[in-house]
Amino acid sequence: MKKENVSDAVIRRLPRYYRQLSELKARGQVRISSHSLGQEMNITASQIRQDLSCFGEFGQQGYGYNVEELHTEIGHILGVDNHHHLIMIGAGNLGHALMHNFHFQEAGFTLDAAFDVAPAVIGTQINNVPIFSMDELDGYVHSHSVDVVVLTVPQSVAQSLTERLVHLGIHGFWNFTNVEITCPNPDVRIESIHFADSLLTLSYRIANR
Amino acid sequence: MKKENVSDAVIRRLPRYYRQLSELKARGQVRISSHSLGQEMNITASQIRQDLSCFGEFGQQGYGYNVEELHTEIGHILGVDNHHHLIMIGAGNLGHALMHNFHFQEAGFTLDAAFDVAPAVIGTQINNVPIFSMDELDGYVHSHSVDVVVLTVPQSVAQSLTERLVHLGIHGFWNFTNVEITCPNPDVRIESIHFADSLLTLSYRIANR
DNA sequence: TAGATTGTTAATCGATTAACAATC
DNA sequence: TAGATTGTTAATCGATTAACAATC
Repeated sequence: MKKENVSDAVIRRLPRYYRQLSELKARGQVRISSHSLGQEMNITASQIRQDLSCFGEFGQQGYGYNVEELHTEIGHILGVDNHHHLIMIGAGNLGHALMHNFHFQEAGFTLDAAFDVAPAVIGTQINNVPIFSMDELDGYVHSHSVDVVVLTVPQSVAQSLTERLVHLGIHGFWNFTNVEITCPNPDVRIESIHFADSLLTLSYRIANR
Repeated sequence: MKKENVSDAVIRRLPRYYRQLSELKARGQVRISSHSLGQEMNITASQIRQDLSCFGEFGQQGYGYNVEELHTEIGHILGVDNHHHLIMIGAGNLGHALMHNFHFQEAGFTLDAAFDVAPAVIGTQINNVPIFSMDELDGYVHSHSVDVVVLTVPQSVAQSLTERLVHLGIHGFWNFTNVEITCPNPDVRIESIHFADSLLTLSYRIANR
C-alpha cells in the first residue's frame, strides 16, 4: 500500500467501491473493467484507476480487475479485517435501532457493550449486547480494548463525554449527535452523521429544482 | 438570491453555517465577522464570504454580519420556512427512533404519517404520527401533499419502492438504506444516509493514524 | 499477434485562498 | 475621519479527466 496523501474525497469513495463490488460478486460477475465499473457507479474510469492507484496495482492490462480480489483488497484498505471493537453510549431509540438493525460485523466491528443512565435498561441485553450503567464506563474501558465509541446520546452531553473518553484513551468516535464535537488531539478520529444537515441539504435541493 | 451554479460543497456547508449561527444566537452574540466565524468553524474567512456571495449580500463593511439576520437568511436559502411535508415508509426500529427523537420541525418539515407492513403497528400512533398499512399508501399520496418520503425500509425493497413512489409523483427521498437508489428523472432528489459507508471511513482513518 | 485495458503522466477544470478596492 | 470588514476579482491549489505508452 502506498497511501501517502490520500484525499478525503478518495476515502469517501472507497466504501462505495466496496459496496458495488459486493454486489457484482453477489451477481456472480468475475471480472470488470474500470470503464464498466464507472458506468455502473456513474463516475469516470479515469477516476477509478486514479483512486485505486493510491493503494497499489490491482488490475491487469487487457483484462481489468478480478471482482473478488479487488473487493478483498479494498476491504483490507478499509480495515474490515482489523476486528475493531466498539461500545455504545446511549441506549435510547437510536441506540436500539443500531443494535437491532446495523450489521457491525460486515464493517469489521464488534459491538461489545452499551452504557446508559436509565435504570430500566441497565442490566438488560439488547440483541445480545449487555447494557451497563454509566458508572461502570471507566472500569470497562480500562479493562477492555475499545477502538471506537458510538455516541447516541443527547447533544447536550456529547462534547463533555467525548473529552472524558479521550482522557480514558479512546481515539475513535462515531457521532450521531447533531453537534460538531471537537478534540485538540489530531490522533482522535471523529466521524459524524448529522441527520439534520442531511435533511436540510435535501430541503435546499427541493426548493431549487 | 443569485444561486446560478452553487456547487455541492457549498450546499453541504450551508447547514453547518446555520447550526453555528443558531449557537451564536443562543449565546446571545449579536454580530460576527467572517474572520471570527471562520475561526469557530475551522474554515477560512474567504470561503465564508465566497459561499455567502452565491446567494446575496448579507454583511456590512466594517461591521460584519448580524447573527440573527444571517441565521434567518440561511434558513430561507435552505427552505426551512417552506413547510414541507413528509411521510415515512418503514416504522421499524430506525423509523421509531426518528419519530421519537428527530426534530423534523426544526428543519421545516412535518411528518404526517408512516406506513408499514406489520399488522402489530398498523392503526397505532408513534409520537402522534399515525401508522397506516402499505395498502393505503397510494390513496394517501393521491389525497395529500407529500414532498419527501423517508425510506426506513429493508434495502431489498428500497429500489422498487422508490420507483413506485416516483410513479405516484414523489420527487424527494431521504434514504436510510445502505443501497444507492437511482432514478432516471433528474427532478427527483435523493439524499442518502449511508451508515455503513460512514463507519468504514472511520475504520480507514483508525487504521491509518 | 491484435485488442483491450491498465497505471501514470499531462491537461483541464473547479474549488479554495489571497488580495484589494469599496464603504460602512 | 480612521479602522474594520465586506463582496469580488485574481491567484493558487487540488481534484478530476484525458491521453497514452506499457503490457497482458
